[in-house]
Amino acid sequence: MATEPTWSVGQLAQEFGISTRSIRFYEEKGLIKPARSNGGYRRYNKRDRARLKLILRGKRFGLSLEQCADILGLAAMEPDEAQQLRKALAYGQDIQADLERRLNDLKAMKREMQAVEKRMRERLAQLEGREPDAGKRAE
Amino acid sequence: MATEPTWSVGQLAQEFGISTRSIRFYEEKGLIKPARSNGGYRRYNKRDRARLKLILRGKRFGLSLEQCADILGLAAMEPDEAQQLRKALAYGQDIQADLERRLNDLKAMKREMQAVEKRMRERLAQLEGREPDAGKRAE
DNA sequence: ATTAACGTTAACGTTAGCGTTAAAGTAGCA
DNA sequence: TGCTACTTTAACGCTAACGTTAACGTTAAT
Repeated sequence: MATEPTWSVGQLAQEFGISTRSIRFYEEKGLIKPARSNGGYRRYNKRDRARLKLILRGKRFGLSLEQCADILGLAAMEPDEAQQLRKALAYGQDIQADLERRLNDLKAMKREMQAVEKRMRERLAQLEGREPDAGKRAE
Repeated sequence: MATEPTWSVGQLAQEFGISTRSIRFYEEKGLIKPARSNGGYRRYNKRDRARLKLILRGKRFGLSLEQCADILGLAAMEPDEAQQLRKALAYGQDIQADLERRLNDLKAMKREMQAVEKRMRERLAQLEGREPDAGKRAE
């Protein structure tokens, strides 16, 4: 007879390392809608928890809450019509294309950082290997 | 005798699809410092242009301007001391670790989106393949 | 020399994403 | 039953990253 497990704001906040204010803010913006206890306390179930997780992951790589909301909308949708489904699919592909672009940016960024690192390492080796007044190259 | 090519704010703004206000804002925050014409107009050279590019790429995947500034600082630094170099290296590695985390988040996100897409496609196939009153599953 | 297109600074306005505080109610344990 | 920790709504505050407007100077082409 085990009832579904639920959590309070505070518990989720602690678990995910964010403030209760943030979680309530996501609700203000329509991203989560937890049930309420008799006294009016928010009670989050597994699905609510999963949504929160998705939001946080989205935010971690720069999605706005609005974009997160869109994705949540897709994930939660109860499709009654093929039309709607097709629209959602198209939108989902836009998002995936965006993800692809971001992934490429990320990779480019990594390459640049590695190049910078290499230059720094070389220069450091020079300094430590003693080349007192050596390198004064114009770039 | 070809002088270095330079650009105006407007030209760069158009090229990169952003507002001139944004570019000037980056300057306010110390991210770029273009030369000036006699009349006081900003003239951007190749290096300025490259910096702007890096900023935009950084922003595209969620870096703050401050973080972009840090990276630009690393890239542009003229290291006089091994100490400084080592600090910069350590910082650069922090950034790379962060990039790594973001990359993983991104991949997870892609997987989820693909799962959503798959579910939608299946449902769509059902609808189009005619199963009039078939599926009414509680989740 | 005029003029349209572009640029300048300065200042205020706006949106997202929370932080913070206040004033009050609730949960649950001794 | 009382205590303490947690929760509620409401409202104000704050920073980043620009948008917008005003009032005015510069360029470049005709």
